[in-house]
Amino acid sequence: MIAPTLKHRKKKLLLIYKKLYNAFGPRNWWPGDSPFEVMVGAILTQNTAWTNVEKAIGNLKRKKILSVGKLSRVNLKALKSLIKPSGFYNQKARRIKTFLKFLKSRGSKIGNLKKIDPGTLRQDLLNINGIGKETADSILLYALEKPIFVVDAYTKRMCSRHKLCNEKVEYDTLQALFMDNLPQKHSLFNEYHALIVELGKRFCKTRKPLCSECPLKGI
DNA sequence: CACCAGGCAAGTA
DNA sequence: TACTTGCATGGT
Repeated sequence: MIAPTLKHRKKKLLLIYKKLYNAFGPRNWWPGDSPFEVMVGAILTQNTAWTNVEKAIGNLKRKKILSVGKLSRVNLKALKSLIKPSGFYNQKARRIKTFLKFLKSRGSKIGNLKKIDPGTLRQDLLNINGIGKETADSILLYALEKPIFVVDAYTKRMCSRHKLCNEKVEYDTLQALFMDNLPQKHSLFNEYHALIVELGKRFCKTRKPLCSECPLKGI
């Protein structure tokens, strides 16, 4: 049975947040020295563990080319080689190049993106080949600080295990569950998603389910 | 060795 | 709409 009433859903979502925050504390996610670094990281982390993304970002930083202008001038082959540790490097290198063209078409300034209505910008991002819903929303929330909730595999797993949705729930449906039942604050959405990731890494893996140490045990 | 990891797009029916 | 497949390295 899915959490039945509106009141029940709101309470449960807040309770989960409090439990996770008490267990893990503030996450300070997303790590990165600039919004642009966050955007690149959002593409690199597609279907990939963060530890592998860190190596790829580290390569770009070491070469001092983590900027729109510098990355645009790196040829595709060199870019592939630098981001290799993050996996899927052929398609990710192309996706980064495509994304760079989009940024340049908007003046290459993060401030320009912040001025666009979030709904319009989300659609613009989704129209870019290689940017899907999770990546678009990660950019909106973590790079541009828009109050958009990011859904990922861990979010689905946690919500279906705690009967907030079924296991085959669609992205938009699960996103609406959070956005319709929580205060519209980017800082809250940021912290909540980051806490879910922490929960997922520790307790929500497919191989190590339902650990007795899980802070959500029994709710 | 087998399987999993914070997706996405293109193709099929 | 609902499902399948390719993409690729690194960790357990």
